Amino acid sequence: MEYDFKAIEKKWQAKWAAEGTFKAKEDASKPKYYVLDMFPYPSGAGLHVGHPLGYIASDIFSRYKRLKGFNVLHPMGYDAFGLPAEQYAIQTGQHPEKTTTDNIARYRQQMDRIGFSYDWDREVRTCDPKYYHWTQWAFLKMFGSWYDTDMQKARPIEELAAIFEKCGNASVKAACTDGDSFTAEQWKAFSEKEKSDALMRYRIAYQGETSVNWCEGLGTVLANDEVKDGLSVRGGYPVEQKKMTQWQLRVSAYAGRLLSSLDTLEWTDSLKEMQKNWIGKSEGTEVVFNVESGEKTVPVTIFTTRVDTIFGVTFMVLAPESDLVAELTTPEQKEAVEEYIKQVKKKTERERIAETKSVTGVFSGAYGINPLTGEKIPVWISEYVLAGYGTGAIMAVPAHDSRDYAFARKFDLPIIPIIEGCDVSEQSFDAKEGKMCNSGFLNGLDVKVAIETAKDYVEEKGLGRRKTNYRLRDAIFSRQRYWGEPFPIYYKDGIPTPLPESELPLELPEIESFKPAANGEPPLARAKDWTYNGYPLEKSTMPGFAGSSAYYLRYMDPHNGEALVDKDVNAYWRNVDLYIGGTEHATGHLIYSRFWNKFLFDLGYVCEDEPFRKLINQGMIQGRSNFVYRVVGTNTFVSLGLKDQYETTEIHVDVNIVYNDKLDLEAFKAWRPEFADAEFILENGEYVCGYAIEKMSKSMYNVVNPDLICDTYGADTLRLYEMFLGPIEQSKPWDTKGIDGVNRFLKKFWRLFYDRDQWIVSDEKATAEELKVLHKLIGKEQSDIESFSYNTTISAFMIALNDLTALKCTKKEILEPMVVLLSPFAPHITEELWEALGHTESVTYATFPEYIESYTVENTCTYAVSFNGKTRFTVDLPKDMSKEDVEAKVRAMEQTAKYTEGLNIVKVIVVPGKIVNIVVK
RNA sequence: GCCUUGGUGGUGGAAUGGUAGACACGAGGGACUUAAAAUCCCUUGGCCCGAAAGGCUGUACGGGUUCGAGUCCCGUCCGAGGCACCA
Repeated sequence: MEYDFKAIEKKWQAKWAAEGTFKAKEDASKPKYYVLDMFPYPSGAGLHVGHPLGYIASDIFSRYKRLKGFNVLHPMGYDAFGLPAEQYAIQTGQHPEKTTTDNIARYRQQMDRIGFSYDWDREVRTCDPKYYHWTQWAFLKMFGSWYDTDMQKARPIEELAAIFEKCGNASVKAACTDGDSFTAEQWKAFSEKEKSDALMRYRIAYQGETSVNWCEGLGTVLANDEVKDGLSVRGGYPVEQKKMTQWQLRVSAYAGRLLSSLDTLEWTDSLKEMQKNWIGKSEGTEVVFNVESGEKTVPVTIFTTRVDTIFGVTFMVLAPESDLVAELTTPEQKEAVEEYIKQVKKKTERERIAETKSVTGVFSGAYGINPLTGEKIPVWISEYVLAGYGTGAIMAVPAHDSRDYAFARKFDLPIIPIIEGCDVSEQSFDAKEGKMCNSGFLNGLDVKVAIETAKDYVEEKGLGRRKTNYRLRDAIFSRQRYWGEPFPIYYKDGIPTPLPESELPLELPEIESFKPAANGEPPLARAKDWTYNGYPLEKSTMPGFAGSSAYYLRYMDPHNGEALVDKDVNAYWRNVDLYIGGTEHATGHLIYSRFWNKFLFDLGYVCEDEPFRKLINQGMIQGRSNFVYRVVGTNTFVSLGLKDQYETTEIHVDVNIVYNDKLDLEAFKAWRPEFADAEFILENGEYVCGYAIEKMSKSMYNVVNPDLICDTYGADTLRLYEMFLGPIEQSKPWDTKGIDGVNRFLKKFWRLFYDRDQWIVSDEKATAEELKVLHKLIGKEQSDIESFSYNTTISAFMIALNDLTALKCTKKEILEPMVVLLSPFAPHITEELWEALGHTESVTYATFPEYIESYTVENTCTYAVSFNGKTRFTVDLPKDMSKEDVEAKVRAMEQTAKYTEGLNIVKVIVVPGKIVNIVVK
């Protein structure tokens, strides 16, 4: 019987589905392990060979953990709301639900072929009302909460209202939007609308005016992480800054916690670093400058991390969008300022980025007074100061800040150095080093000391206070789209009012066209009777990250109609132990999810503070494109090695008709009608193609479909090959050459069991040498899998196979454990062999083989060399090293011992598996 | 500019500070076969000598630490990813 992967894979996939082999159930008698993939957005193109990389890795780990006795939760679902389906709908009229369902069916089909061990009963789709019920529910909870910065947690909004009732808002320490303070009496006298507005400033999900990324091309606002280089990530349309009233999530309230608890996570340093940068903590000082504009004096608060440089301040700058601009501009400067503001507004985000180096600005006419020196300094307006960060106003120290320096040079403002010996004739001196000068009481201090001294001074004199700022902004939460979760909010006499929880889910209404409505309103304005109790419902929908922020919780209890997740169920599964996905979500999904989880944690709905304990970023699979070279003006194609002798054009050729860079000539002729009569100039009888590493995309003809690999080599080969390609974290091109290697391995493995039709496994007792091969493999697999080094594990299998073949070993005692060891990687072939070995239950329920103690000892060599009880060297020797080799090794170290310590080795005591003790004199 | 990574044969890639290049691909040679496929065996970093054994050199570059460095430290060059007027 030959290895017939087609029949085997079909048989076992059907069996797994029929028997529910991978169903997960809460089971207190077993430790749990939760392995999660980032669920895919089901796009129309289907899966290519790059998508399953992470899924295969996580599947191997899940299967491995099951063998190790864990109760594994390994679910899959779909991030099904999103722009592409809606844009497709606008173009074709096809309902996004239809497109999405079709795409999901296709994805499922493709995934099923690869033999994943998902518990499909737990599948979630973010666009399913039963699912988005809980997305809407979470939003209501956020709407109904505020963030107490003293307690550092979210609290119900009713408690805040009670505080207002008693003592107004002056003493409340909360994360909130700026606004007026009011007393208890004023609060009581507020109208309904005024009360609503006041509370809105504190809610965690709130409505507020803010500068947003408006994308005209998509007709919607976008979050910061949905914009890159001034263009929308989806679609690549230009994005501009615009002030609009939008729903927002007060993510910034959690900035401190999001930053500090990063330390508790097993994530890569680079990913943590990205999140740190995105959160952008900076500790500085707010200082109040009185600004004189004509007759009036206005206090202006600025933020700086370098108060120590306050004696070097020569001007101040306001952001163009700052409210202070209108207030401070003098009548003489009014025209110039307005013209400047107009210019700034006209620019798109992209243009602003492109012009980063050009310096613009205008004088406001006002003068600020340096609170330490009493000196009068001009107040300018420039776009290099951002309204959204700090206070939107800065003190400028051109001698020690490069941006201020450029500005001062352009507008000819004074530059006063305040650090001894620094040269500011060409550029500013930004480093925090040196001794202070020209700085009154700070003179002579080291810069680092001066920073603290100045902070203390400012606080003591009541000129300002220490302040920590974060770059992390609140997330814009509404989108002017159709294909998303509707907000469970209606407007009662203009007051945003939450829908009762009993009304959830608020289902997306049917509409005839998905285009924005006539007056620029979102598509939901087209819905008939989009009201609640006669009041209008909110017309925007939630963004893509809404549905993906808590999906890992829903998998725990996907059919619960009463709660997002049952408390006991949550207490069992807790959080995700291993999360595998791409790095592109570093500043989006992974921040929002952590925020969302922390919020639910505060309210006691979940038991863990962090959602994803360990995270692995799988690399991208890049395309490997092939080229043919057409001789200009002919239909003749010249092979790579000879192309320099001709004038040629390079043409992408479908990689599926190229094998090991050799072109299949007949397939090429059949590929395109215009190539039907192509002629070739060959080298050594073959046509060699050129290649390049590019993104995998249709237009480069370098897309490899996993189905095709499953057809020709089988799913087990695909799985092994994707893992054999290299470390999971690394990006690498897909290159089908080499796949034969792992395919050969499987065929050879099969032949350990079958010689043609003959079952050749014997019950003979294994020899020590044979056991050694097995135990070497067990050790290697155990340590490598835990560190996700799958490529070396597979190598270890190949070595073991070669060894066993050389030993002509076909003994059950060896082969049976090997089947178990291989099963996470190649589940289908191993199931078949497991059955042939006489087992009736799936190999999934097998137990990971253990070392036999005697072999463990004999094969483990972790040596340290110690002199007089003090460890001097550690030497690790291969586990399979023979005793003679070990002794030779130790003899070599004798030289070392003599040289470094002047000692002579008297006796070497080698205790396998223990520390080597060397007796010296 | 800042942060994070990485640089090893023809290729993908192995090497807790301890025999660099495991394993695989490709390539070359051979066996089986009328032939091909499949399968199996041998060689395969470079250079030198040789019948064999062997020797020298070699992990981007330049220094350093160490008995010993692909690995640790400093500097330089190049690649990848992220952030970018964040005061």
